[in-house]
Amino acid sequence: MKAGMKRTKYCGEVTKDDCGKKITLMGWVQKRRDLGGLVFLDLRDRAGICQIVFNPETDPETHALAQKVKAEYCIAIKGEVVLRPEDMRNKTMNTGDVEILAEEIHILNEAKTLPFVLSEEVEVGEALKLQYRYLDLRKPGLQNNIILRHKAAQCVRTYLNDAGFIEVETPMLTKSTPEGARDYLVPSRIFPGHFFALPQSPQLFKQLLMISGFDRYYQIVKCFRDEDLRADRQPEFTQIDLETSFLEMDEILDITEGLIVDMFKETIGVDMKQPFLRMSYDEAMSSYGADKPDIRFDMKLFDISDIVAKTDFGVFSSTVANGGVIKAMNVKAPAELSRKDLDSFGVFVATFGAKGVMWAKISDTGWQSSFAKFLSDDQKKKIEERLSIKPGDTMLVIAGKKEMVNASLGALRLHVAEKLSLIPENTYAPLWVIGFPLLEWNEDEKRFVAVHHPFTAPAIEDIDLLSTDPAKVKAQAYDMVINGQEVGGGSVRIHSRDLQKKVFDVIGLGEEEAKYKFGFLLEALEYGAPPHGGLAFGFDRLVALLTGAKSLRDVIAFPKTQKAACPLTQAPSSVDDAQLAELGIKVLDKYKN
RNA sequence: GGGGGCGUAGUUAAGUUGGUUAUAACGCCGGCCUGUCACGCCGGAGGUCGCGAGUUCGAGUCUCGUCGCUCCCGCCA
Repeated sequence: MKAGMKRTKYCGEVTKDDCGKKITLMGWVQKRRDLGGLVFLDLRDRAGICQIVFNPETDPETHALAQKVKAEYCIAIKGEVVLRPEDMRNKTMNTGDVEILAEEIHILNEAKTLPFVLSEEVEVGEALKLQYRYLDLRKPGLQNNIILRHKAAQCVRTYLNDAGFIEVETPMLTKSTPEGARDYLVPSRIFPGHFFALPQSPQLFKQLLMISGFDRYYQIVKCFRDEDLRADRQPEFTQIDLETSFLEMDEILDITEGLIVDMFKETIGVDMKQPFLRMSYDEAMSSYGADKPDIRFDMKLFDISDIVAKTDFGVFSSTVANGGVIKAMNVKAPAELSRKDLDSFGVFVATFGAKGVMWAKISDTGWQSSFAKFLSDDQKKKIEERLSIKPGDTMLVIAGKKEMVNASLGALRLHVAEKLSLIPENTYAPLWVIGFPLLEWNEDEKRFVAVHHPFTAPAIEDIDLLSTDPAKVKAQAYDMVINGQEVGGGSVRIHSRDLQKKVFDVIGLGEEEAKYKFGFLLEALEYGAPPHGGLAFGFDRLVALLTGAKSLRDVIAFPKTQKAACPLTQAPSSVDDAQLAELGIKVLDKYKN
């Protein structure tokens, strides 16, 4: 680069007000349009795109150089900002009223032909995009997602700083914890055969910070879980983690929902109404078949077991007799469901274990349905009333075990809504789900496991139930849900050693084991631990909501594939035997290369 | 661990019932072009049909296996 050359402006920020000024831009060539005489270059940087004109009459040497430039060359240009001729203005470009009359061009670096075209229109294969992530990240769409992510993080810091929170870092090399997800392990060289674990969350450390008296802690922090991935799950992801002392649940909810309201306002200008709706877990499960209901649209689930229990229709009567349920939802007219659609729903729910989807189309002339003949007029009328069915509506029904019915009908609700475009766009429907059970029975392990995590406080009035009927104990836990996505969750924690021990007992964590795994926490609770509680948001998921990204990959600079690999760096990779020897590790032969 | 979808030129896709030299667009290379902005016009190069077996006179197409990407179930306190 020519000595002393300095960028004076971003491409995307050149405006009419700059006309007459000499400016210097540096960026990448988006496009060259060579008319033989005149050459136009679209120059791009992180702020946007600006058109540069090269006229052979201005400077033949500069013009000749511009003809050599190709897509994605990194260049610097110097020239005068001029207003474009009246009929040559580009209304679709932010900088479309002006252009730069180039006087100098410097090729800072040439570029090979890219492995794919940088266009928002062309969908390139995921593996290739990730292999050349640094090129894919040049696309304005992806780049803007990352920039918005930065703004969202700034919001978090501003809001929490103002609310008196202190940012504290916690260790990445820590102790493997049972309960919960599979850990990513890191071998210790100094203690061969021993391993650190990367944190699934800073849970225990933030509780210790409360015991230390920091009172309000937060951290924007990486967490790691070695489980199979989904579009909304990456093996390493970022949490907005926070914890407070001396606050009750309502106060924690107030503070944290204020954070989300601020974030949506500051980043995308969306106003969310406060306070957020609070829905019980039981209501969420029964009406939406999910603990993360999407309440942007209605189409609730209704239990009709009581109405149809006594019919000659075997599917209904035997389901109820065997302790199952029959639930239905009403797809309101004018939504049209073809026979093909209805058949496809059966395939859709099969993966959730449902035998099939029954349906009834209700019109002025009556019910069209495989089971209508088994129902009395009175039963039909009761169903119509419960589901607010009007002529033209279609009812979908699934029968079976309660959990399976909720899972399949809840998923079908989302599937149908998507298919029929019943979900309003650019709408954000936040709510709190509260009143989760503290424990659930795990059939595989034949023991109770914590629904949230084992440090969650039970509802005070349920503490006695711990020893008599653990399944009935409610937790002081809460999840924030936006548009059917769980974006955050937390709880009031146990701050008494005795209660903590009791919960460990109930989940079958013996004294010895508890001491080995969590002894440090149990002991810490004995030194004046304050009442405390907190929450963690899934930052990536929040940014995905803010940007409308369909996958978390689109809001993470360097994400992993669904198999948790990185095509860019080729991680994970094998390592030298010497490196392994130092760690006291031997790889099984079947895994070598 | 299980189920679905995809894999053809650098990229995105088409490719019929298994049958001649595997198409198109964009990109790339060469030429022309002074108001383009999806610039235009003329010409050209470019293929391990993911990989490996099998069936067949003959496989991009059928079968089996395998790898990769993706969506979902299980899993993810």
